[in-house]
Amino acid sequence: MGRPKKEAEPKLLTDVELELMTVLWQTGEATVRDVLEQLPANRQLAYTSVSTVLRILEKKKLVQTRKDGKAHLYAPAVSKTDYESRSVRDLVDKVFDGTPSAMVMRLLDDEGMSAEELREIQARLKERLEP
Amino acid sequence: MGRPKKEAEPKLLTDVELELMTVLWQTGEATVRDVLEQLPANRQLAYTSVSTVLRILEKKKLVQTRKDGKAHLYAPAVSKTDYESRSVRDLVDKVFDGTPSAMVMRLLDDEGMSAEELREIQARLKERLEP
DNA sequence: CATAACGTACTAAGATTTTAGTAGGAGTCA
DNA sequence: TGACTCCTACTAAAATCTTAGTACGTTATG
Repeated sequence: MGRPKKEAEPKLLTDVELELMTVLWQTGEATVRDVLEQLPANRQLAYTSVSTVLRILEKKKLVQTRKDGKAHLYAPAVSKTDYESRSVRDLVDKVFDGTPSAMVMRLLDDEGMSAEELREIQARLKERLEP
Repeated sequence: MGRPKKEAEPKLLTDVELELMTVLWQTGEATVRDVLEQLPANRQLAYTSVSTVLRILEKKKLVQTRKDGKAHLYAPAVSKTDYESRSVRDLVDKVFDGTPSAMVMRLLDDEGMSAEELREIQARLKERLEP
């Protein structure tokens, strides 16, 4: 029999896939044309390319599809939050030796955040430490 | 004449490149064989594959080489810290809309850190807020 | 109804990444 | 010196990713 099939390790999105998913996360549900139009202005991609990638995402179960007249409507099948978690964990594993706090330290040391952002983080930290 | 050549935008490492760089960051300087041997036990890769990838890294100026008898010694030409910064920034841009604190929030909410790690972060935050 | 407009499915070319084989040079040792 | 070992450089196959063209069906329009 062999062991049960392993939930097909959900890989990270490729670059184009992520670009299109980003649009879908903002929009919720969109046609090929919608997605194409909402891509950043500098990003040009053929209609059929968008269509192809959306079909790839569908095959990978990352988007859901339903028919709307002659066109298809695509919607995310995984939440942005889930994907955030997975992509961060992946980077932590690959670059920060599996230690999330090392990554936070790097972000803090890199001075990319405003005092306001820092205080926001501080507040959340407090919540986590004194529940 | 055209504009001056653009410092060749330092791309992120590919997966294998990162694996080998990780060894070099730990080791400092190593031969092909050293790198091969220090790869995780489950990771098997041919000697020539390691050699090839190291040569690729050299061409990309990510490692420095010097001759040691008949073999080459490879050493990182970019610091781990630099690469940490670049890879984090890349993910922040692609997934967190360019907002580093959003990424930190995700890490905090994902409960992957011990109280100790959290307090470490808290301390560093305090430093950043009250310099 | 004819035809133009729009949409999907299929196909594939090109680019990049990963992997490793082969050839040949240089050092080693019986 | 001749066989053996170990190394690098070159080459390329295989896999994955990106992009878009072509064919064909369906809906809209004169």
